[in-house]
Amino acid sequence: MTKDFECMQESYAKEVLREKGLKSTTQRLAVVHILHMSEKLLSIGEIHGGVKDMLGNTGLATIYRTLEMFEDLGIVKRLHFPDGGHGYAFSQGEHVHHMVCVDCRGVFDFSECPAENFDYASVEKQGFRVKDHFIQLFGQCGKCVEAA
Amino acid sequence: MTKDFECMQESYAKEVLREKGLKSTTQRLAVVHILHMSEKLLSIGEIHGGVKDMLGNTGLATIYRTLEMFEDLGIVKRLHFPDGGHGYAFSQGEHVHHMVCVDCRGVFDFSECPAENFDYASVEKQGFRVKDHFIQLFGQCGKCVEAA
DNA sequence: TATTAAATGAGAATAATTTTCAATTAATCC
DNA sequence: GGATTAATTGAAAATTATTCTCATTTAATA
Ligand SMILES: [Mn+2]
Ligand SMILES: [Mn+2]
Ligand SMILES: [Zn+2]
Ligand SMILES: [Zn+2]
Repeated sequence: MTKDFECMQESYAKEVLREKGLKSTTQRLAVVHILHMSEKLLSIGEIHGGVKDMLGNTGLATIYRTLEMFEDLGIVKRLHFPDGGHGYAFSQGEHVHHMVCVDCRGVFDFSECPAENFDYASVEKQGFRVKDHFIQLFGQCGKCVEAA
Repeated sequence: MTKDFECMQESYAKEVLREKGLKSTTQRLAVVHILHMSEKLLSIGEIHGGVKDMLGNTGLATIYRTLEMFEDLGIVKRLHFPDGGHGYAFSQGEHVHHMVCVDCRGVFDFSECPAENFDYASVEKQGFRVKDHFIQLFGQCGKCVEAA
């Protein structure tokens, strides 16, 4: 019994995993599925819950291991909430940024980089070399604006 | 015995606290002191250690309480490391951003906003309202560039 | 289908954070 | 300076989050 359908995100993940000699386990693919289906950022617990719904019992450690690995592979992005918590979003490797709704944790990504034409040189004092940046926008999504 | 000297950060903190009807306790002022003396981001544990060096035994819960409160008051900023950890930096309420050295956790702040002239409208689809942004630059500080 | 290195699950072990409550203290008023 | 009082602290317990270990399972490969 082979699956006759496979979403883009799933095949992308499998490809990345194969390239690195890593296995495409059911658990890992379930994490991809849960994440790419979600409109909002998911916590570790929510992802674990989702995977358990799909597969039955699944070790929480596996979820931790998978998410850390996916983050290294650029498959997921870990975002930060003002309250200190974290949420995960699927992210296909490209350089994208995220808008996060602080009310419902909804997330939308966009590829335009807000720091696009910022002159890093102006800020690289004392020899500091900027290698990367992390940008996250906060606000309210359409629904939560109305509801407010 | 009154202190005959008080740094700007300390008086700033005391002012903010008074305005909100909060007490300027020795512990809170020690946290301000530790933070503004530091060239690098400090973890909760490091802050706790520093405060203990200054005051003798101090409850860890107080450090947590203080940092959370300071963050709400805009007195400190909590930054995120790629490895998942967090570091705190003193921050005087103004809108600043931080460059973080991933090697030594050194931090430099700058006021120019990388997203200065970004057109948020272009990204405010489906009624999303951007209220705030979080930007953090990663790289290596001068010393760590040389050492590498 | 057999082989095998990689991955998982269960639970123990750590680490991080929050809660509770009696004791202490900073601010205020005399 | 001393009394008053609400805010704050410390200590320990309670939660919650994360990592580790190791015996068992499984995906990939031939
Ligand atoms: Mn974080
Ligand atoms: Mn800015
Ligand atoms: Zn929302
Ligand atoms: Zn450095």
